[in-house]
Amino acid sequence: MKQMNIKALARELNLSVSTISKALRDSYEISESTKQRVMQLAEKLNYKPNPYASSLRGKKSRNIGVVIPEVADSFFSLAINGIESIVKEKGYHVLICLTHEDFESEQAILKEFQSGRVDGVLMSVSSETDAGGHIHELIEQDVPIVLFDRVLKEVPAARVITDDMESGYKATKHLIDNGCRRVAFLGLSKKLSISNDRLKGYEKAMHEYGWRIGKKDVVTCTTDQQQNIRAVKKLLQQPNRPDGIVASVEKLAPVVYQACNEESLRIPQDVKVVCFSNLEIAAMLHPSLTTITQPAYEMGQKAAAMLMRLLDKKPVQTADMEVIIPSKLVRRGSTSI
Amino acid sequence: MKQMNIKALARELNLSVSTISKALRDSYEISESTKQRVMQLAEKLNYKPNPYASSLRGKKSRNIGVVIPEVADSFFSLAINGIESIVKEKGYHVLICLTHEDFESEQAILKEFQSGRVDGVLMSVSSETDAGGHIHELIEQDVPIVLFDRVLKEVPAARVITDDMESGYKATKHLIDNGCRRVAFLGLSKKLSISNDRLKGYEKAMHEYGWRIGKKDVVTCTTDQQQNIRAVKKLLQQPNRPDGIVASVEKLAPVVYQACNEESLRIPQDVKVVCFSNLEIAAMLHPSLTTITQPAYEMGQKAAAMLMRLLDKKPVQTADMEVIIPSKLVRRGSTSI
DNA sequence: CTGAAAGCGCTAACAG
DNA sequence: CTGTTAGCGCTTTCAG
Repeated sequence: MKQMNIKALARELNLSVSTISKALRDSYEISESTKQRVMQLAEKLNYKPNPYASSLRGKKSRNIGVVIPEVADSFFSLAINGIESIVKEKGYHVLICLTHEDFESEQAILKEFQSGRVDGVLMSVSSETDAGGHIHELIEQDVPIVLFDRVLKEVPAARVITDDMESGYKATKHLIDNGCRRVAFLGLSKKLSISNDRLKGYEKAMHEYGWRIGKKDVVTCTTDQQQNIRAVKKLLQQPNRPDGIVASVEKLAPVVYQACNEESLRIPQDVKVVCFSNLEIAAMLHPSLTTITQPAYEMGQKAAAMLMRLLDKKPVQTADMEVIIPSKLVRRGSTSI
Repeated sequence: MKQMNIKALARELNLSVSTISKALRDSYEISESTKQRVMQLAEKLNYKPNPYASSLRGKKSRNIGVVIPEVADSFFSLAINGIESIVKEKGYHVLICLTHEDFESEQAILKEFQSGRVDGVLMSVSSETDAGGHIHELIEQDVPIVLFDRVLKEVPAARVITDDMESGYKATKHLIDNGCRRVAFLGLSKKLSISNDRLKGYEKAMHEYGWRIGKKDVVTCTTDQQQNIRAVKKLLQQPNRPDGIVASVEKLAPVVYQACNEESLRIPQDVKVVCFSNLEIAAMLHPSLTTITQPAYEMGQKAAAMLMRLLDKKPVQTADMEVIIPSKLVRRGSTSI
C-alpha cells in the first residue's frame, strides 16, 4: 500500500494542495468547514505527513542527537529517560549514538550531524576525548549542542554537570571520618573532566586531613574490566595497602567487590568503599554499597530543556550556560562496620 | 555558515549537479579524473549530503526504529548495544522510542512510523500490549518489523526470543532440587508473552514434582515498585509461606530482596530466589543472586540482522522467521546454603 | 562521459 | 477563503 500524500487528498476533495497543507496545519486562512472535511478525510485515509519532505522544506528535522559513551550504564539510561521526557513534549525524536568511549567514533558522529540530520545535540564526551575541535565545527554549522555530565572545560558550550569536585571531596571525607587513613582513588581516564574533578576533591580531602597520597593510590582504569580487577588487586597487595577506596564510576563497583573478594579482604572491615553509582540495586549488594548518587534523570531533563531553549532561539543568558545539580552521598554498609 | 550542497559544488567546478551526484556515488559513468576533482572539493568544502533530500527522493531513511518499554534495564540496554553493532555496519541510525510499558504510547509510536520516518522497526512489546493491530497496520504499510524478547504470539512477524518456557522450568526445577517445596512466581503482566511462558515452565516443573501451586503463589506485579514490595511481603506473610521465589523480570530483584529483608527472612536459608536478570552486579548482591541470564546482546544482534535481511528484500525462509536463543541458569548464593 | 530536466512531498509567498 | 507556483537538495532517466 502506497503512502497517502497531500496531492492525493487534494484530488479526492477537489482542493489544491496548499489548501490541504494549510488546513492540516490549522491555518487561520482556511474555513472551518473545509478544515473539517480535510481532517476527516486525512483520518479516514490514514494520511501521515512525510517528515522528510517537511524537513527538507523547513530545514529542521525534529530529531535531536544524543551522543553518549554507553547505554548499559544506569547513569546514562536514566539520563536518557530524563531527556526523552522533555523532548517528547516538544515533538522531537531522540537519535541515540554510542561512542563506546572511542574518540574517533565521537568525531565521526558529530561530523555526520553536520549534515542536518539533527536539529541539536546532547552529548557526554568519551573518556578519550581531550579536544573539542569536533564540537566547535558543529557549533559553526549552527547546530546547537549542550554537554552534560562529562564536559570539556575549554569548550564554550552550554553544559549541565554535577558538583564533581565537591562529591569527590564528600566521598573521601566520609571514608576518613569513618576511620580510613589511606584512601585510594580509581579514575577512568586522565582526560575525563568528571574523573579529574572527582580526583581533585579527593586530593583536597586527603590534604585537609593531613594524609598523604601514595604514588600508587591513584589508579587509572580502562574499559577492560579484567584488567581493572588486576589493577585493583595489585593496589590492595601493597604492604601498606589502602583501607578505603573511592571508585569514581559505576562500572568499577563490581571490580572493587571482585578484587576485595579475591584478595580475601572484607568490606567494610578491611576496606571501606564509596562508589559513584545510580544503581537501584546498590542497596542490596554484599555489603550494601555507599554511593555518590548523581541526579541523572534531572541532568538529562535540564540538558534537554536547555537545548529546547537554544532551538527556540530564545536568548540564553551567559549565566545560564552552566547548570550544576548536586549529587548526594548515600551511606550504606560498605563504609560502616 | 550555510550547508554546502551539490549545486554549490557544481558551480565551483563548472559541472552539472547530476555529474556531481554521480561522481559522489562513484558511478561508472564518470571519468576517474572528474571523480577525483569532485571528491577533493567535497572534502575541502566539508560537503555533507543532506539525508532528508536523499530520503525524500529515494524513499528510504536509513533510520531504524527501536521500540522498547525502557532503557534503564540491563536486558534492553545490552540489546541496544547488540542492535547498534549490526545496523551501524550497514549505515543505519537507531531511533529509540520508549513506551514506558504503555500500550497507547506504543500504538502512537508505530502510527508515527507509518510516515516513512524509519525503514524498519525492532520492537519488544509493552506489558500492556495484548493485541497486534498496530503491528499489522505497520506491516501493511510495508514497514518490516522484527519483534524480540517480548513478542505477540499471534502476530506473524519475524521474531527473536529466548526459551522462556524452558527457562521458567529450569529456574523452578533448580529451586525444587535445592529443597524448595512451595515455590512462588512473580510475573509482570498477564498479557506478556515472556511472563506467561516463564509461568508455564514454572507450572510444568511444579506439577512434574507433584507440588501444588497455592492460589496466592502466582503474583502479578506492576510498574509501581512500592506496591510490588507490599505484594511480595504479603506473599511471604502467609502462614505456610513460599520457600522459593522465581522472579520473572530483572526489576523484581530489588523488590524481593527488600521484601525479605523487611520480613526478616534470610536468603537463602528461609527463602531461595532465582531472578531473570542480566545485571553484571548480580554476583555481588547480598547474597549473590542466582539468575536466568538472557542472551541480550545476541538477541539484539540477531533481531537487527533479520531486519537488515528484510530490508535487503532478500527472501527469508519461513523457517527463519522465529529464532530462539537459549538463556542460561547461573547458580549463585541465593539458592544454595 | 556529461548535462538538462523531472520529481520525491511539503510549505509559503503571492495572486486572485 | 482558495489556488498557483516555486523551490528545499538530491537522484535518475533520457539526450546529447
